[in-house]
Amino acid sequence: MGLAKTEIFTEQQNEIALIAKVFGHPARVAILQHLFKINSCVCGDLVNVIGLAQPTISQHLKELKLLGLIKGNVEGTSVCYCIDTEAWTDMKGIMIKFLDQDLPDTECC
Amino acid sequence: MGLAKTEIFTEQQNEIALIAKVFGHPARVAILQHLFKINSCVCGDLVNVIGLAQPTISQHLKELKLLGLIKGNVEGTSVCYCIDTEAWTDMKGIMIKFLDQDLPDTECC
DNA sequence: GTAATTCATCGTAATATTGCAATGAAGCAA
DNA sequence: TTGCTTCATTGCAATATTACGATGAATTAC
Repeated sequence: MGLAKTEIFTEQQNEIALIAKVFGHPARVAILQHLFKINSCVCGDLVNVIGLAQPTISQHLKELKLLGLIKGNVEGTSVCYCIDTEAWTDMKGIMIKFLDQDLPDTECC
Repeated sequence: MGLAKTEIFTEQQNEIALIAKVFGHPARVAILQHLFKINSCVCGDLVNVIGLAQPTISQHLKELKLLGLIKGNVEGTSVCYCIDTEAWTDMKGIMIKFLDQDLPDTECC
């Protein structure tokens, strides 16, 4: 099928999965790390830094934008992308809550 | 292509993406949450809890096992799956380091 | 031995993802 | 205007993912 049965899971589970899916490609991880590093960016920049074709970068940016993690502002001929700090903080809270569950003191088997 | 160009990214970026990819499906999120909750589990249990067919659950468990996050021990006819606490802690460190990058004080645009 | 249970694996269909060439849209410079 | 730059979108091919029925392997119960 290739289609997840989202309707049988909780909203929280689907949300975690949606976030994680976006991080599930090294190009998007690299884009975010670069945005953190220079805190101001245009797509052309990224094409040089990452090493994928311009349409491919544009597509990855779109997915990050769809999740709300980055914002894009048109500035003349170029577009300035940057981290949406508020959205990032919200997302971080959701993910860390999932990652930081209490570990069992003893292995069960 | 459907194939990520992993060779152009750093080992760290690929590792984060691999971890995130595993969390990128609500069934695997649900499996992990259930394992955290009851701290001892068999696959049949999960089939009832999650609501997917047994081969599908088995497949998701395989991916979690491949990443090393869970361990499976055969116990008679059933298999006991549980979180690998050490691997989970290691993974958590990698992901939190990525999520917890310093946010820029000012939005750039 | 047979039968029942539990889980893994195989095979397959439907859908999603990745990557890029080609093209389009919008702004700037002359 | 024309040309240039920058980025988005379209269209397509190759590959990956998801889900499940059918089947297989291993164990237990009798």
